[in-house]
Order: sequence, then structure tokens, then C-alpha cells
Amino acid sequence: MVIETIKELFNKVGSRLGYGEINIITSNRPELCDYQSDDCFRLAKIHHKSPLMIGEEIVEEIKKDENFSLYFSEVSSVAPGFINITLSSTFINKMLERMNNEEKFGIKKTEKVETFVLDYGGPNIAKPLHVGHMRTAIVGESIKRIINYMGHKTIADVHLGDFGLQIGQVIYGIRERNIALEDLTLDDLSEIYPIMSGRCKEDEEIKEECARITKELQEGSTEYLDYYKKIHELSKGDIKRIYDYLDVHFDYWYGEMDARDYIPKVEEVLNSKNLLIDSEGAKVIDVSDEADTKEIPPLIFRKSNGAYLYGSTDMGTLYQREVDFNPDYILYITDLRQSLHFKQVFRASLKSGITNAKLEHLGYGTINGLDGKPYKTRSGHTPKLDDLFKDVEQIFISKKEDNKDMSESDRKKIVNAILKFADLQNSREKDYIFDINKFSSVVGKTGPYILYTYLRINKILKNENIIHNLSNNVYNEEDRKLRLKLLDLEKNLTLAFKERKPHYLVDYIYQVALFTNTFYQNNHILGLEDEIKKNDWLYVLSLTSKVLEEMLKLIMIEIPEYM
RNA sequence: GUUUACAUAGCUCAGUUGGAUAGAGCGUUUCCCUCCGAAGGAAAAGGCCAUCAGUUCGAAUCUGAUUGUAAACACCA
Repeated sequence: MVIETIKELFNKVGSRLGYGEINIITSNRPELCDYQSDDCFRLAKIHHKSPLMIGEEIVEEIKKDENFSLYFSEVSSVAPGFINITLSSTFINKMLERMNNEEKFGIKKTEKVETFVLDYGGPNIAKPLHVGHMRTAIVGESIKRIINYMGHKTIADVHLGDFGLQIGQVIYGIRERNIALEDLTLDDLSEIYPIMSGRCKEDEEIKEECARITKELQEGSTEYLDYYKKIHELSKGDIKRIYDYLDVHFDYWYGEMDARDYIPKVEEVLNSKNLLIDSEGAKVIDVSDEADTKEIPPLIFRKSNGAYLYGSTDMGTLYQREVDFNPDYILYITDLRQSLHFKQVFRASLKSGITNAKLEHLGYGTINGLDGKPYKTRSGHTPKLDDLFKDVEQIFISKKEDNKDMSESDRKKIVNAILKFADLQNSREKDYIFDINKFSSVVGKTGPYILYTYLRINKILKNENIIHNLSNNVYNEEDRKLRLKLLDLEKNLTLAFKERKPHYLVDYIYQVALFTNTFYQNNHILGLEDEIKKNDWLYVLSLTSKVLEEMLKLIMIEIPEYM
């Protein structure tokens, strides 16, 4: 909104002088100016003049504009060729009022509403959710909310991992132990899966048997289907419970199994285009490209025993999504380590023409322990999410005496804030170190810091009324910085949307809280006798509060009653 | 081995796509509650942005090489 408005003015001047569009960015040197343009360097090359001269020309021209003094308090050309822009208080306040009054803080509406299918979560139904599952859920849900906020349509699908060898393994384990289906519990599942997974690696015969069960299940064996249904039911209930706790929600609870009916259709398409090749008894799709620097291996569509794999289910799912939703984009939020797989699937889908959607793999980094290796507890297991929630809650309660008396729902909100803020502030595609102490921290750059800031300013606002709009004043540096930061919302939100990286938004939220605290600490409001000043500050704080509240929703952080 | 990422303060991480003097949090050392919530604020110390070369007015950011780390690489997901 702000940059756009300034740019409009500069572009007008730019085209009048024959320079064309002039780019404006937020300042890198806030002590010198609010916004800046570095474009004179670029233009200098084209027009064979010094950057400084071009800057001076532009500045001179812009000063002639009738809106100049309304917008700016100062615009100057500085050696070696920057244009420094300082906004007028009037302009800052006009923009803030627009933010306050317009829907979604005046963020530009999308010209074309597009449909995004988001595939995240993807829990394996053979085992309980562990720490590793938190990232996809949180990152995926947040990306979904950001896309939604930008005005697009989203369809979230959990895409349960329920079709592969892991099911065969668990069924084998259940039968071996003679557990009656009606007695089967979640604990059984979490015990059986790792054991069977280990045994399959050591014992070729058991592995083959599990593979056979898997294949028969895929072919519709009613006997195994009963097992599948029971496992599915047990797991889904538990998964849902945990996702509910995290405030992560899906429009569809499809699984790989639901793609089963579509796989033959994909196979038909593949056959009609002669894309399925026999290779060592398996059916594969050649996905190599002439431009490849390195040979990329073919996608295995069907194993030599006739069973399907996750490449086939992914293609089946893709087909299904195309038919059901006709999406513009399909986003896969999974571990970065799967990038080769998705490259293969995307290419195979493109070749076969089963979808028109743009496909993006939004990989995220691995969660590592303090030693930099994939996270494990001391016993060698990956900790369950349930336990993590409990641990964080315990640590939080121990921080302050009266935390014990906090309501159940407030505690839950704070645990969520702690975890989500800790996770989402990391750049999406980097590995990160999971440190339980860092993840339970309540001081510094944390969820509680934001919540605390929010609650403090709302305590001021609670018994006060804002009677009129902003005056033309800005009163001091801290005040000014906060107002400018608020105006920066659109840029950061847009960036988070375009890059599909929530951490840009998280960082913005933190900055707002930071500037708010500085302002808060140094300026008392309630005792002010100057009614206009008081009203102005209440206005700014009220807008700050709204911005924080709305943006926190996009990262699934709710505000407790008291903390 | 091949390919792809990554390397920024003691630790954990940002760095808005090439701009001016490198940014946080934790930890360390000082201050600040008779005053809207101290889970806060103010300040200090801490950096050869892995190394070397190149591209250019300008490089943490782009290119190449080197070193190191991680991951993926045909019937697991």
C-alpha cells in the first residue's frame, strides 16, 4: 500500500524523465530515511550518466509534484547514488487510517482467485505421531492460512500414509501375536511397527511375507481389509486428536488408499502413451530429460511382484485431485529428503498429462538433536508429540508460581504459542536443531513474548475509548518506528505468500512486538493530559493489537485470557 | 562415486533475491519497578559472513574452484 503509493509518484516522474519505472524499497538505514531507491545505479548504466546526477534529476522533479509535501518530509539524492525518502507524518497517519479502516488492513486484493490444494501432515497410520510430524503440520497449516488470507481458495488434504508396506508389516505383527481385532490398541501399534520394521531389514523372508500381505490388501483382500480398517480407525482418531490440539485442520482426510481406484486410470493413460517400460520385471516411467546434467532414475510405477508404491499412489492422488478440484496449484509440504521422488512424480505427471496444476514441492529441513543428528531420545526413539506437549507444559508451569492456577485452555494456548513460534521462525527448508530448552523458553524471541506484549497493550485499551481519527502528529522516535513498522505489513505478508515461507511473517510479528515494547516502556499513556496525543497513541496501539491478533491467527497462535 | 543442499557472534538462527556501518534471541557484564503487567526496557562485550579467485560502481547474497557437513541416488514411505 505505502510502497505502491510512493512508487506511483516516482514512476510518473520516471517516465516523464525517460527513466521508466523506479523501484522503491524499505530503507536499509532507518536512521537516514524510511524508504529508499537504489535504481539510479541501474539507470546510470543505461543512460551513461552518474547515479548521483540521475538521483538529483529525479529528486528535483519529484519536488515539483503537487503531492510532494503531503507525502514527504524529505527526499534527497545522496552519494554515491541513493535516493532517500522520509515520509511526512501526515502521510504516515493517512496510511495507518487506511490500514485501520479497510478490510485486511488494505492489502491489495488478488486479481485472480486461484485454487491451491495443499498436501501436508501425511502421517503414517502404522505409528503414533512424533516430533517429526509437527513440522509438516505447522508449516502446512500456516502456509494454507497465509494463502487463504491473500484471497485464494485452499483445499487441505492430510494424505494419510496408509497404502504401503508399513500396513503389511503391522498386519503381520498383529497376526503373529494373535491379537483379536477388537482388542487392538494404539499401544500395540506403536510397539509392533518399529519391531516389524527392524525385522524386515534383517529377515528377507519376513519382508517378502509383509510385501505379499500389502499387495493382497491393495488388491482388495477382504481379510486384510478388516485389519486395515481397524488400524485406520484407531490411528485416525489419535492423529485427529493431536492435530486438533495444534489447531491444524484438514478439508479432506483422504489417504493413499483412496487413490487406489484412480491408479488403474493413471495406468491406462500411461499405457496409451507408451510411457510404461519393463525394467527388471518392474514397470517404470522414464522421467529423464535431455537437459539433465545427471541421469535421474526412472519412477517405479509397479513393483516386480505387481504391487504399487508411493509413486503410483501419488500419481493416482494427482489424478483424483485434478478430477475433483481442478486446482491451479498443488503444494506438497514434506521432508526435503523427498525432493528426488517429487521431481520424478512431477515429471511423470507432466509427461502423462494427468494434471494441469502447477506442482510445487515445499520441502522442509530435518529436525535434528543437539548433536546435529536426526532427533532421538536417549532410549533411541523419536519422542511422541503427546510427550512433547506435556514436557513443554511442565516446563512452562515451573517458570512462575501462579502458572499452576492457569486454566487448562490458556495453558494449551501457551504451549501452542511456544512450539509454533519456535518452529516457524526457522527458515522452512533448513534443517534445524530441536532443543527442548529452547522450545520451552518464554523469554526473548518466543511465543510468550508476543502474547505478553499483546496482553499488556490490551490492558491499556480495555477501559479507554478512541474518539477520533489520528491527528497529523507523530511524537517521538519510538512512536514513529512503531507506526512505520505497522505500515510494513503488506510487504512481509506478500513475501511469506510468494515464497511459501511463514518465517517472514513470524519475523514481522516479532518486530512489531519489539517496537511496541520499546514504545510502551518509554511512553506513558493513561495519565496523559493532552487528549489528542492520548487518542493518537491509543489509536496506534489499537491498530497494533489488531495486526498482532490477525497475524497470529495465520500462525495458529491463540491469545490466552491471562498469563 | 554422482547429484543436491548447507557453512553468518560462544550457542541457536534471521538477513526481503546485488546496495550505504552485518541483525536477533540465548548466554556473559552493567543499569531501570512509589508510575498502563520486570515473562519487560536501556546499555556493553562478542564477526576476516568456511577459504581462494572472479563478475561490478558495489558481494554474506551471483560464478567457478577448494575444504567441511548433511541428504538423496530402483522395487520403504
